[in-house]
Amino acid sequence: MASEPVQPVLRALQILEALNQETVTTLEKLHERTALPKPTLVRLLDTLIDGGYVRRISRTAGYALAERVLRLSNGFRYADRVVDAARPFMHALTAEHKWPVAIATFENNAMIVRAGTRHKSPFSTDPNYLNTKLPMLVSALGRAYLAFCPDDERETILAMLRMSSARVNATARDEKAVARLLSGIRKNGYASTAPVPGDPSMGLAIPIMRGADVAAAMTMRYFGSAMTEEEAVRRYLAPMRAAALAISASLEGRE
Amino acid sequence: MASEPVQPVLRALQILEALNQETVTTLEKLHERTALPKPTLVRLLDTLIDGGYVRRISRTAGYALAERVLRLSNGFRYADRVVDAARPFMHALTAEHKWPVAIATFENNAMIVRAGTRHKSPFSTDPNYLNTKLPMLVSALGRAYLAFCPDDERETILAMLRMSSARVNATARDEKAVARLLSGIRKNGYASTAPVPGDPSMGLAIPIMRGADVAAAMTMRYFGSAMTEEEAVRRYLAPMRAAALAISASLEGRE
DNA sequence: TTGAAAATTCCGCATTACGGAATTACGATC
DNA sequence: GATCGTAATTCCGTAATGCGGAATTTTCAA
Repeated sequence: MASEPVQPVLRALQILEALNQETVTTLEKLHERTALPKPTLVRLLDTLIDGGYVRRISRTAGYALAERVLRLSNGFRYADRVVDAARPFMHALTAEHKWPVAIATFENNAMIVRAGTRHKSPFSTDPNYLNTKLPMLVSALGRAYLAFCPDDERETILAMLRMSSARVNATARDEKAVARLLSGIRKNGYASTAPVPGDPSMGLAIPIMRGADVAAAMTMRYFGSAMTEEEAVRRYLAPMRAAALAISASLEGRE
Repeated sequence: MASEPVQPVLRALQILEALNQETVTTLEKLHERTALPKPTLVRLLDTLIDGGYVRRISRTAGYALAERVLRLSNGFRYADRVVDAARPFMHALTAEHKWPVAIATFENNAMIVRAGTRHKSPFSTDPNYLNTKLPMLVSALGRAYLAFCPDDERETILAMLRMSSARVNATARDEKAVARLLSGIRKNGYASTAPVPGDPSMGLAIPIMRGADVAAAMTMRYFGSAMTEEEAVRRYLAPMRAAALAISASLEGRE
């Protein structure tokens, strides 16, 4: 934020929020709620009406929202809320344990990395994965998602992966191996990255649940050369689980 | 709209709409979608970030919506959509049949008149009822709602009305009479206003359904002195029903 | 009718939004 | 790891426009 924010924009949004409080709002009430001068309110309301976001009911009754306001947030999906809610907990994990943490959501038969604490960690384990796709069966995040999602969802996803021509999804065709992998993950309660020769970076991933669904998966990245998987699990699994639970809880509170 | 709309406000809202198209959007893409100059985009995006509506993912990945956008429309309820959808149909009805038409939604044990074509009708049958409460058992709108809503909802509402001390709800305590009234309405497919001696204005009301629920009720107002109820029904019931069906359909299309 | 209260419009001033040009940051390629 | 090309961001002089107190209009109650 180099320069000052554009005042009329924030004021107009403030007015929209105020209008969301009730079905129809008088100018007087908006004046109370926003502390903006009435001429200013009228000017901005006229603008919002011009844009189709607000409707003037009558001089005395006041103003109300119009259908177009739905366009301002209908693209904001549940997955986004999980990511938002997870942020502070991820920072706390990295602050305490140093290793970077990341969160990914399922989209289009792959995991998309939605946020991470890479820049807050002293260890730069990875390139910037933000917004990149990770394969379901190779990445810790994908494995955690698959292992803990409902059975029918898993069947659907695996069927899609089997038809996929991408090399990273080839393992899907070995159904026995996949079943073994996933049931092992469920038993342990966490998933690990498929090791790549020459690359010491590893992930320890768990699901963030929403009822029976997996809302997202969260991973902690560490160097396999710095500690064994067992060591990582012993140190970090419990705090990660606590964070995942807290994230789920904070979401339920807001729904 | 006396003067010009406030430009930066509409531009910022345009940006928010563009951001709703996908999870994360690059500056370049926003530039294409909105045709705004990039410096302007950055300035407005910074403002939106300052307000908490947008988050900057990274220099290269771009920008994404933040949770706060939900506040811009979470007060816009389904009832508002029905009213918005109904508007053109109500105007068409009044244009063809001249009498004013109004729509009301159920709120707080009463019907609230949400919109009407009073000003477009040559007959001014009523004062401006906009945004006023109408009693459930006396008004045609209230009766239409009660008669066609699901049984358990009706039981709840009637129980509340029975406990009400308002005189207009007193009839609720005569359960037999209420049952007779409502089943008559269901049989006929429309509700009428309870006649008031000396007041010739009448309403002919039908429900606008949403599945098994009543989303709203719509009434046509006419002078009882100009025609009998039978005459009004014969002339207007069919077109009103057609409008109500069209409104329901146009809503389903948008959901 | 009259009067009071609330909504809206007016309008001159000062601020601020504007966007082309310059700069910086990034990541790809050798 | 140096260089280059591209895309994002900041700068900054200018013009436009948002601002809000005062004046006006509308509405409703008595």
